[in-house]
Amino acid sequence: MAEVSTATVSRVLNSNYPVAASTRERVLRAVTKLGYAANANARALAQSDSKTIGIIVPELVDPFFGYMVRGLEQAAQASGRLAIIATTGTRRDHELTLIDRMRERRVDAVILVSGTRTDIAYQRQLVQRAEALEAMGSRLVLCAHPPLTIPSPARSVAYDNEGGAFAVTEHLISNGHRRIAFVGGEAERPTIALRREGYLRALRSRGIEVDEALIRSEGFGRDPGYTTTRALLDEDLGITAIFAVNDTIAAGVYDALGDAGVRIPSDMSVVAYDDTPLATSLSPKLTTVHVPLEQMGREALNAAVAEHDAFARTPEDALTLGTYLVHRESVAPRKP
Amino acid sequence: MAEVSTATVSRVLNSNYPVAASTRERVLRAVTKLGYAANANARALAQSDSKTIGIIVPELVDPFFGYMVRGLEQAAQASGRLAIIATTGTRRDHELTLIDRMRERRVDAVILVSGTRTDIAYQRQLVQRAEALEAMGSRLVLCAHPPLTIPSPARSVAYDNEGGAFAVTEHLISNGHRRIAFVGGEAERPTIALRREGYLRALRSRGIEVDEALIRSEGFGRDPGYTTTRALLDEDLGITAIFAVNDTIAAGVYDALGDAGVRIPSDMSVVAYDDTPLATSLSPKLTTVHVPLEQMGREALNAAVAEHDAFARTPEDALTLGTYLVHRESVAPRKP
DNA sequence: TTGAAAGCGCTAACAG
DNA sequence: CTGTTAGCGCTTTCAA
Repeated sequence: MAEVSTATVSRVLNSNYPVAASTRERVLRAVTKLGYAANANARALAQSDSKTIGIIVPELVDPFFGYMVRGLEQAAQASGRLAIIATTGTRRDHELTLIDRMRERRVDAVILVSGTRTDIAYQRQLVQRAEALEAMGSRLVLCAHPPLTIPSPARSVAYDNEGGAFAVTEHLISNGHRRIAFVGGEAERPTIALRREGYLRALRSRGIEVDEALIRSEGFGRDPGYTTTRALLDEDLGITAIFAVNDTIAAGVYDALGDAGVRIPSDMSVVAYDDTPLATSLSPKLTTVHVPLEQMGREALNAAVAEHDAFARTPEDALTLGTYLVHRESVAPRKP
Repeated sequence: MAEVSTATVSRVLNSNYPVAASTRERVLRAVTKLGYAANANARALAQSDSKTIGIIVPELVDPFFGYMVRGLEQAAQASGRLAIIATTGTRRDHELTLIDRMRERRVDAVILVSGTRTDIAYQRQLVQRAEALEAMGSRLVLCAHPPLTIPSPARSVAYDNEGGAFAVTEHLISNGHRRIAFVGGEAERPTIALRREGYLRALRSRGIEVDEALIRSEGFGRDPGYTTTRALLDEDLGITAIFAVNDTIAAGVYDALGDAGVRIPSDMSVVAYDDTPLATSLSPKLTTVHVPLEQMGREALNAAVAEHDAFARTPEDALTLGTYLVHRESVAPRKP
């Protein structure tokens, strides 16, 4: 229609080569008139570059993952890429299959958000995928994912789980608290394990005896937070503060405390982790550890597409983002 | 490596043609040994079928959209497709560009979730995209989207905004309430407009005079809900119930009522819309209109990929899902 | 049951 | 500055 060769059309569409203004005009006119849209599959085939990244995430309806994916997706768009997003839901080991399906698509990188399995056999599977991706010029990026303990070409972007837990526990101790309960979910999850580490380190660094009776792990979610707190209260352990391992559990803690007539923060201080919107919607507002979720997403995308080797390191020195404590209304000094 | 032609490999991988068991074995063995992953771009090019759907959504970190996308994405995976998900964020008219980018990718369908612009010029743009997609065997599906007022090949999956608003208002009236405030956001948004319609119809059907002073639209979100409620209270309008146009606004209403010492539901009944998790996390638990978000997502995917013409209708008779009222704790009979 | 070969729609040398 | 042509890696007749 523009009376030029397909090569010329390609050149004006990609504007990567000189084309006479008049020709360009004609082509562009034809393009709009025809509603022509270049076939991205053919393009990807010809230049082996799909301008697509793959994101694998456990769940979307959860602000923790939601914010990360938001950072990821926005950064992807900003880099001229579109994101294929797949959730694993409950079938967490569906991850491997999804990585393979994305590799078929020749994505520029696949970003695996917050995996949960850590056993060696699984890690090996992951490393194999990372190598396969690497072999075709793509890449595996682990985002908020437990670090791999075996060498692999995967890049990794994480945040300081242990440090935040240390800081928030320390804050409680500074406020005179000694009997601090740790209400965690599924102890085997690496995230939880690290947060417990931080909690323990803070206690020890202040010479406070660790009482295993105060450390619970009944599972994630609001309900477990509720029942655990009820149990804690019933057992009359003399606790004056509670460290909930995330904001959602803290909501359950709040519920239980409310039902039992225990006031926050005067009778009981409560702290948590993640700083999701829930933290400010609770009353009193929750003192919690802020995790730079969106930023982490952006960094992960950067790690995914950055050419330079700033990320090509061993798993141990993965990029780790700092966390910080957000002081709100749920902590008070221990009553004398 | 398996000493067969590429044609044979294709046949075993797609198992769409008889292949000798022994040959199949050999091929499969080679595939795993090599970590071979068929190039989906080449496949899409050859059979013009990408096994991909495109989803365009304003936002991911919002349970309203989150649940819809979850339904959509899960259904996509179940149908053997992967989802390209793109958010528009604040640049809502970025939608058109995104549709084009997805058309380039030859997605099986693009699903546009909850658009906000309704002007005719924009609708025409949309229809043009719908036709372009149609022309290449793809399809545009509108999900929870304002209906198009001009003919187009776009399919549409919606829910009963007006009916739910009618039901919830009616519920308030049955409880003796007459002075019912409507706390809405951005009046021009089609969703809000429909909910207001339902509210008005319920009032009229019971012969209750509509007082414009009770109808507010200060914007979305918790803060607008708060300030609007404060204003309503200050003006001493004699209201005994508040219809918040969604759960988030209701949370702001709760905050304001709490601060003013007004008890829910004894002093003031509160109802809302959407039935997001927020509804049960508020205290007292919120009576609200349930919207089948996930189901709507699944239906939209079905509309996107279903061959049969069950959806090929005029915009007016788009598939519309019912909503229903969830009775919880925020409504009480008006005090005598 | 298998192989050869012609595309699918693009991009990237290479000529002109 | 523009056209010709050879792939990119698959699927799909058509033969054998």
